[in-house]
Amino acid sequence: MTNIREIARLAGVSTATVSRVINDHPYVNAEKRRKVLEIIRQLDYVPNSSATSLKKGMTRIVGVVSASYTTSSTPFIQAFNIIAQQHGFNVMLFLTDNDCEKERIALEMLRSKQLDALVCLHRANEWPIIESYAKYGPIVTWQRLVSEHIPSVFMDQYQGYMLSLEHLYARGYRRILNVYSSRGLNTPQRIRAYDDFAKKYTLDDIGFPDLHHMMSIADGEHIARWWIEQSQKPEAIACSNDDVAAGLLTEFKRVGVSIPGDVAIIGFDNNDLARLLDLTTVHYPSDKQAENAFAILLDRLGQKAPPLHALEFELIERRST
Amino acid sequence: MTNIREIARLAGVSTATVSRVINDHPYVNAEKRRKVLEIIRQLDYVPNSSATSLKKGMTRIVGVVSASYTTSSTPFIQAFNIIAQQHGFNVMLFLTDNDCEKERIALEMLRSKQLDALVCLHRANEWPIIESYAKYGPIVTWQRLVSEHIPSVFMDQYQGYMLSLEHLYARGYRRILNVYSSRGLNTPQRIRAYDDFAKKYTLDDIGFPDLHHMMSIADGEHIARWWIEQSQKPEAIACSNDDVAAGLLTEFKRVGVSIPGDVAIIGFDNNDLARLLDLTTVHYPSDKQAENAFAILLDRLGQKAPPLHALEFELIERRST
DNA sequence: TTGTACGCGTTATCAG
DNA sequence: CTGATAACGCGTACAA
Repeated sequence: MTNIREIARLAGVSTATVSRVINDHPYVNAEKRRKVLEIIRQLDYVPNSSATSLKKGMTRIVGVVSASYTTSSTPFIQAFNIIAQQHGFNVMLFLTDNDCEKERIALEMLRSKQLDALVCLHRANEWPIIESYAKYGPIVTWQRLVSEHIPSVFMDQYQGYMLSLEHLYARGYRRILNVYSSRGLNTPQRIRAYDDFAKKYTLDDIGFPDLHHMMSIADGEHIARWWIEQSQKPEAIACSNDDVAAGLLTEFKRVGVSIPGDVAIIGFDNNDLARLLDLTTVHYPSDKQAENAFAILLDRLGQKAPPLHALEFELIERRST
Repeated sequence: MTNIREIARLAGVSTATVSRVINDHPYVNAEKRRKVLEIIRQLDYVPNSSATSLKKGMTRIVGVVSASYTTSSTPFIQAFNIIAQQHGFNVMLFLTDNDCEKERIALEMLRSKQLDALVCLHRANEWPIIESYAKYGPIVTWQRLVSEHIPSVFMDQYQGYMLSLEHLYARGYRRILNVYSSRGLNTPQRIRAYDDFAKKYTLDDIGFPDLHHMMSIADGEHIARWWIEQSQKPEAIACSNDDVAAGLLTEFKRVGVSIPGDVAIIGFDNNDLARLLDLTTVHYPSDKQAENAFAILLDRLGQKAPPLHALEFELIERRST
């Protein structure tokens, strides 16, 4: 095993000098520096990073906790990876599958100092448990959360959903079916948005059921079949996300229901599927959220952080409304 | 900072005893063990993992190098994550975007012992460069490669593509357009498969161009527009992957070309998109490939590894042929 | 500008 | 069964 002492011995200097050369300190004789670099090259030496981490008390690794790869989480993770790399941090990804124990692994690695910080896209454990880990290192979340220990980069979906509803109204749709998700605390915001929307335009309560816990393509397909059986049909369906909207759209097309002729569909997220299927949807800048998350972590680690982005929703009008 | 010495002092024992308790060694007096555990609990102590890694010469972190998240790489990465976690290893993901420098980061972390091993889905650097890192730790790849230093878990796409072509033939299609990708070394296998196929059934060379470097949805859309302009149209299109097939299918549907009435489409990979769009395609077990990759790494790390899976292609017949 | 010596926190050997 | 103590490899006061 070739270590710093070996290099020092061969170069005829002390380990301190070798260390200084490695870390680009000034005040090293040019000739000695050359000699040291020469030996390092000859022996193909690299500092052992466990030793460096131990000494510095930092690993420059940030953990990312996510339930799985979804069409909405992937862009966030990707953007986070890139910004972290630019700042010399590496990313360790934890797929928890919503399993508390797997999430604990990441939390425990923060505690044992294998991770400098953590960003939590979807949590499995209760917030108080996660908060109790904040004392071991900065944690930031993507979900809606108000906490003094855990900052969040969430966006209030009230605005985004309202954008979606206003679009439907402008297009002439009045009998709207809401399809809600269940993740995090977004659903209440959306319900509030619809209530305000219905009040603003004095829409009667038509008695459509509120559909909850809908988040997959398969869920969308089910709703399409449900729609077909109804006598009183909604004119438009506002979906919790693009996957549900995609399932809806493709199932409708299978059985010959025309979109948007017979019924309009609007999604949420603006993921790849929405682009592919020409779905009208609501876009939000998850890449900027990721960069904000990283900036916050960097700041809490006591390093100079880039400024935060402002975050805004945007309606993407395509051919399903 | 609470460390092992602190615990030892407070429990009135030596650091050696504390270490023994932590690592579940036998031969520790029950009473002392109890006392030590009590202090550990009180002080909320955890061993510093950098110190442990330094001492043990192992981090139990495995790097995964991938160009980006694609519909084909994601299932592999996910499966690899799961199997690694089951064996007490953590995974660090490197998104290289096909940038040699970014790939180097991962390679260098193997060299500096921050990583115990590496699996390389898509490489950016030339193979000789990657091979030169094999001396620092086990590396295994997903791509086709014959090397004594870097084992591979690739599957010979000759068989998979032949399965695809035989299916088209059985369905009565004769005028087949091949759409090739460019990743790795799979394309030559596919070309060989088509040559053998054409020879077996004595198909004339119809003079369709060989399309290369096609791998995205947008590529598929382009090909669809190309198809429409031709006077001599192919009856079936065999695609390099499901994304191309999906672009083809959706663009055809937009302009009213009937699938499979006017032209048949077959994909490759069996990803989520293929399921959604009812694409006939070829499935291969990337999850088993991932588990094999991990097993090989484990074996090379001198640990007991699970047996390797046999790998087989499978034709998934849906509604696009 | 350089070297000595110590500390980072842990594990393992070895003598008792 | 237990405790000193020597590594592991690096960075850095401090003294020179």
